[in-house]
Amino acid sequence: MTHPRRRLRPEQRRAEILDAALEVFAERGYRGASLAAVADKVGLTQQGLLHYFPGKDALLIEVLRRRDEVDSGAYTPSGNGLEMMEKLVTHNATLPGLVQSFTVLSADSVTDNHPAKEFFTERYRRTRETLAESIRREFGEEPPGGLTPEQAAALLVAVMDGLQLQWLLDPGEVDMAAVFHAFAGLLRSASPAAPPAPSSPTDHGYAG
Amino acid sequence: MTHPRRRLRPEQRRAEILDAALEVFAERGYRGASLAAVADKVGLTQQGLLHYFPGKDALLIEVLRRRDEVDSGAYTPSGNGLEMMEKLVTHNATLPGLVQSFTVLSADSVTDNHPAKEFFTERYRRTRETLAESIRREFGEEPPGGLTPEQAAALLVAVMDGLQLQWLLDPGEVDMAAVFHAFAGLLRSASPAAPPAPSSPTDHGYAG
DNA sequence: GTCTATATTAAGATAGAC
DNA sequence: GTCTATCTTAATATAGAC
Repeated sequence: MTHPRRRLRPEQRRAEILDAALEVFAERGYRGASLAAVADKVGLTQQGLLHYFPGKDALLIEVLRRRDEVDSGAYTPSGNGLEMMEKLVTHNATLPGLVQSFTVLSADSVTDNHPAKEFFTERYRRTRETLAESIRREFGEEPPGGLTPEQAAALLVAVMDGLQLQWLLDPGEVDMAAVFHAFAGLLRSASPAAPPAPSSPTDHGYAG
Repeated sequence: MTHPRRRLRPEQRRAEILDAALEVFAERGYRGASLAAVADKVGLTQQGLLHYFPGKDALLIEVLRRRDEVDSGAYTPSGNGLEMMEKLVTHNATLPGLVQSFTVLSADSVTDNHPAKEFFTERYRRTRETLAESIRREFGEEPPGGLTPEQAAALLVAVMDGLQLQWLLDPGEVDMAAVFHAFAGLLRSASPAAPPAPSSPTDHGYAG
């Protein structure tokens, strides 16, 4: 046995590492995570891992980018903006690990010199824009309750994020899907007269 | 000069340290913060600081507890639950540092073995309970939009938290006070007929 | 009450063997 | 491609001097 190690194509290895890294970052946050812990999970040493990624920062950014790509390919609910969000929240309620990673890392990212600060700023900006577009198609320039489409978008994302945090801390007390659904109902009922515009479902790629 | 150091009553010292610690925790998260950095801010060494607190965990918990006490004494907006929340959000929009500390640390607290996990779980539970009580007084058993009082409470807290995150990342793009105000308007407009019950303002002590 | 000194542990990163 | 070995830095914590 000249080559006792596990035979893996480089791309498989990288994917493995990225999955393991997401777990560790979710469990301990960016600063609390160690490369050695990630390496352990895939049966490598820290130095073996560093063959695939130049450093911790780059690993984090790649984890986040890849996750968005994969998720938006694997799960894109159909319907208008509000319906999509509702389905997404219900979907996320079955994936506490994934929810935790984005909840932890997005808040982490507001700290000083955090490597994912730009990533999350841009991601939220894009999400709001796409969602506002969708709201415009659905409700026109005046969505329910005197909100602008941009405000409604920020609000929807805020509700989703805020509920995730409470749900992670206390899953028995907070039913995030139920509350989000009720909130969606509130939005609809406040709507003057929603003209179901011909919608082309947009992938906003929002999974966290 | 037999005693060259700064003369401070122990309670002042402790207060100083707690303030400095909150800053450092907000800037770097719990795991990224170092006792030495906190000590530096008040002109002590790490070991000098440890004379006042047994360790990092205890320091964090004390920081959070004290902050809630001080804030609820210093700022308690009047009015019903919804009005109080609106005023609180407007108030918080002038205190990015404080908002950052609670945003960062609350999300941090969902990670494995985090010393503040219980603190935040209990804090959110209390906040929801108090807020639900206030909503009951204001709207009776059926608040706007088919929500239960408990759901409405979770929703309000979620909106506040979620907007804080987006605002911290992108203060130029997200006007959290404006969006929260619009959201409050949405809730009110969805209300069947809000009977202004005789309210005794309740301090829910929610500052983050 | 605060310091110096130090023990211990662990992190990220680099160099080079195989 | 992955390892061993090592450098460097930094963390919490303890012991004990002043």
